[in-house]
Formats: sequence, structure tokens, C-alpha cells
Amino acid sequence: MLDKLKAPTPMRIEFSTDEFKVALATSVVVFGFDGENLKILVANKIGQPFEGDSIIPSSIVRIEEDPAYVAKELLTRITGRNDGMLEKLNGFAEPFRNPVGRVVNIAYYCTIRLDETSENNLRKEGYLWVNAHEVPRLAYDHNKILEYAKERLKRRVKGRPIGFNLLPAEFTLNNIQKLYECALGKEFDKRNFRRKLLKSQLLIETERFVRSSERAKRPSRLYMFNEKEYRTLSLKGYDFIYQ
Amino acid sequence: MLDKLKAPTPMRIEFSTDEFKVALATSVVVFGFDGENLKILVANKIGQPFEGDSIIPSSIVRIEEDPAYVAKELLTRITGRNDGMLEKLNGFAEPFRNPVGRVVNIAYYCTIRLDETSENNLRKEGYLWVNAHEVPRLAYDHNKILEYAKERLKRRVKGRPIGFNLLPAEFTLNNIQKLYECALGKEFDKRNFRRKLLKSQLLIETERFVRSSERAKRPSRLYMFNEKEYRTLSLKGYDFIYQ
DNA sequence: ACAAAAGTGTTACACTTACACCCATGT
DNA sequence: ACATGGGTGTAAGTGTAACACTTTTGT
Repeated sequence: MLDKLKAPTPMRIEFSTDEFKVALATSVVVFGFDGENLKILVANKIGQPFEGDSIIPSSIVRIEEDPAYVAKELLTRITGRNDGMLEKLNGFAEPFRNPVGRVVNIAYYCTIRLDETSENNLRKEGYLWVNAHEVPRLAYDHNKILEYAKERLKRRVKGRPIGFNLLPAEFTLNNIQKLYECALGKEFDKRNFRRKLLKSQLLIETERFVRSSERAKRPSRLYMFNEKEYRTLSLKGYDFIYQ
Repeated sequence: MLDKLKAPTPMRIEFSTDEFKVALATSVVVFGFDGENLKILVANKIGQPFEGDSIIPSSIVRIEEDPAYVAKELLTRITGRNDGMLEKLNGFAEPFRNPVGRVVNIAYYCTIRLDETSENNLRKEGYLWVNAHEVPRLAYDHNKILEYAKERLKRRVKGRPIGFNLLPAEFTLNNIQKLYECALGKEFDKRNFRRKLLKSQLLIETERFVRSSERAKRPSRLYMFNEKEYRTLSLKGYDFIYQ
């Protein structure tokens, strides 16, 4: 009685057994870049619910598992590689996001490089790339998760370098500009973009050149990332807030 | 069999009943500002586990409830008001964050104004304000959630206006500068700060003045927010990236 | 008159933006 | 020689940063 006067409305934080009735899942928005468009990985949803829709890579998280670990495993299985960043997006916990029952989804995103090895693995696992800005209807609230991921990628591009896991080891300035334009959804002036990027010390000029297409006559110079600087700027951030 | 060749390793997304064994909670990091320091609300944790530690406002989320709604209710009960923003931070889902069982926490943050009404209510509910940068040991992973919230607040301050729910209706330029300095953890040049802020059209100059302390002789001018502009800039963002 | 905090302007520099032509190469 | 995309420089304007003194008021 006296206690009640002192410690008023108690916080509702004492769990009873019938509150442990939620399930956990994780989904990963996997971004790629094919030189022209930003892509994400989807598979076809098999069986109900949402049969026929697409779905982003997802997995149950069992009662004893860490969602970050499960997401990492999922990603490794899909791409056949276990490098690359994996960043937490958010938890999605609306009551009816899954018609099967109450499921909370801890969502992640990552960027991976499109190459032969992972392409083969992806096909084997039943995934395919679709343009990140022309995505079909997705199962559950995955469209919402995707929108969230795209916003996060935008913010990321503005504040830290990007591309290390999206571009090939060597790439042209036009390649990386196109990547930035896709991610941010706007176009940049070639000269200004280059000046800004080169000033950042993020790129190393190579002595190699490629032709960007059959029609292009003059080859363009290849650059690679200055990995040390890339890492530094990834940590401390830099401004690409621009136009 | 044929299907297996076509649709390879299936995604683990078929839930069985024994996967619905997780509980849901929500916590809210409540920021306030007393003119000198950024504050957060804590209460004393009653009973095991973490007896004696502090705790940020938290609640169970029952199986049918929406965490956003529960958080809003919690906040209303604590502060006695139901205005003010409430923004989702993230889901915290590490396996052992709660020793009682697997609990996923959907965390939010908000900013509220320190005034008489809410002060009385807070005392009644057993909460108190502590400096956001001198917080004692908190129960569960609440210190981690708090750090996350402080980072988010920083980002928020840099990209959108802040203060509408933290400062009194009328305040001095020194007040708002101090708030920004607390939130961002750095000091600004008075002249540059004022120029920048006044240019943004965010403030309206009043004809009223206050003395900031007994020792201060000259009174300083009071300003109020231009609510329309504040809302506009809250939506579209503006740059306060600075020094 | 003095003490205390409020308030105010200028300058140098760096960055952003806008803009159009020549270059290197393959066909 | 021509067609194609690659590559380059400059000038005007805007924003940032650093800096110190005058003003107003209460005691």
C-alpha cells in the first residue's frame, strides 16, 4: 500500500508466458548495379500467402538465433560469398504485416558486386535482379521495406562513399557518376562531379582504358578505389550533398 | 522433384507454431531541454532483473497491439499530454538482451517541453530527468538504445529544425543556440549561428525581452517559431551542417 | 562607473554552379 | 573525314569561418 503511493502506475514490463507468441524473421534488401541501373534481388514467392508476388530474400529467425547472423548466412547462401557489408535497416512490427501470425521482421540491406560467380549462384538459388525503381508487387510489406532501404541508400550516398561493393574493381568516371545518379535519382554535371570526386582522394587513376561500348570510339580511363581513404571516409563521413 | 530443380534451396519463411515464442516490448527515449542541458527521462527499475538500475519508459506490447500505438499511449500517460512527435528509432532484437526470455524491443524517441503540468505528472509517475550525457547504468540494453537515440537526434538537428517541442513558446537566441550545442556536442560562433538561423525564416522576432539571469543586466530579445516555416522545413529538410 | 551579458559587421576563402568546346579513337 | 563519347577550364556567385568591439541595462 505504502509502496503504491511511492511507486505509482507501474511500467508494463513484466512478461507473462502468453506474451511470448511472436515470431521473428529477417529480410535483406540486396542492391546491385549493372552499369545502367540500380538493381535489387527478388525471388518468386512460392505458395500462400502472396503466391505469385515477388519477395526479397528472407528467412525465419529461430528463437535462439541472432537476426544479424541469420541475415549474414542468408546473404552468403544467396551470393556464394561472405564479404561485403550488411547494415541494419529497422524492425518492422505492425500487427498485420503477415497474415499467418504476428511476425516481426528485422530488415537489413547490403550492396554487392555483379559478377559471374555470384550470378551463377543467384540463378541456382532462384533469384533475379530487377530495377530498384521498377519493382513489381512484393509479398508482405516488402515494398515498404524496399522504400525504406532506398531512402537509406540515398542518405548513405550523401554522407559516405559508396561503390566499393557495387562497381567492378576498375571502373570509369562515367560508371561511378551513373551509379550516384541512379542512387540519388538526379543527374550531375560531368565536370563538377569529377572535380568533386577527384578532390576527395577516393580514386586512384590507373593507366588502363576501356571502350564503354561498340559505338564509343575513344576509350575511357579506368579508376580504382583508394581503399584506405575509402575506409576512412566511410567511418568519418564526407559531404556529397550536392545540387 | 522437378520443382526442386527449378526452385532450389527454399527460403526459410514457413513458420511452424513453435517459432511464435518471442515477446514484444517498446521503449521511448524522451528528450527534454532545461535551458542548460539536454535531458532524458528515466525511472528506477523495480524488481529483478536489473533491480536498482534506471530504465527508460517502456511497456510490453501485447500480441494484438501496434508498438507505435503502445508507445504513444505510454508517452501520454507519462507526460499527461498527447501532442508531440514520436519517431521510430529501430528494432532491437539481439537474443540475450532480456534475461527473462526472447524479447524484441521496438524503440522510439520524442522531444517534449519541460513545463509545470508535465513536471507534476512525471513526478506522480515516478520519472525524473537526467542529463542525456551523464546517464547512469540502465537496465537491459537501454544504454545502447539511448546512444542510438542521441545519434538520431544529432542527425535530425543537422537536417531539420528542432526545438519546437523542446523550447518554451518564446525563447532567446542564446537559448536555441545552447540547445543546438547540447544536441550536437559542439560550440558555435554566436554571430554565424544567428545569421544562419535568421536567414532561414524559422524565427519570428517578438517585442518582448527577458533577463537571462540575475547577473545579466541587459535583457535579451525573445523569439518564437514561425510554425508554418518550421513545418515546411521539417518535411523538406534544410542544412544545418556546420563547423 | 562598473559589471555583465546582449548584440552586431566585415573580410578572406572555399565551394558550388553554370556553361561549351576540343580530343582521341574506330570505322 | 566523320561520328562518337571522353575529357577538360573558367568565372560569378554564394556560403562558411574567423574574428573583437559597442550597446544596453541593473546595481
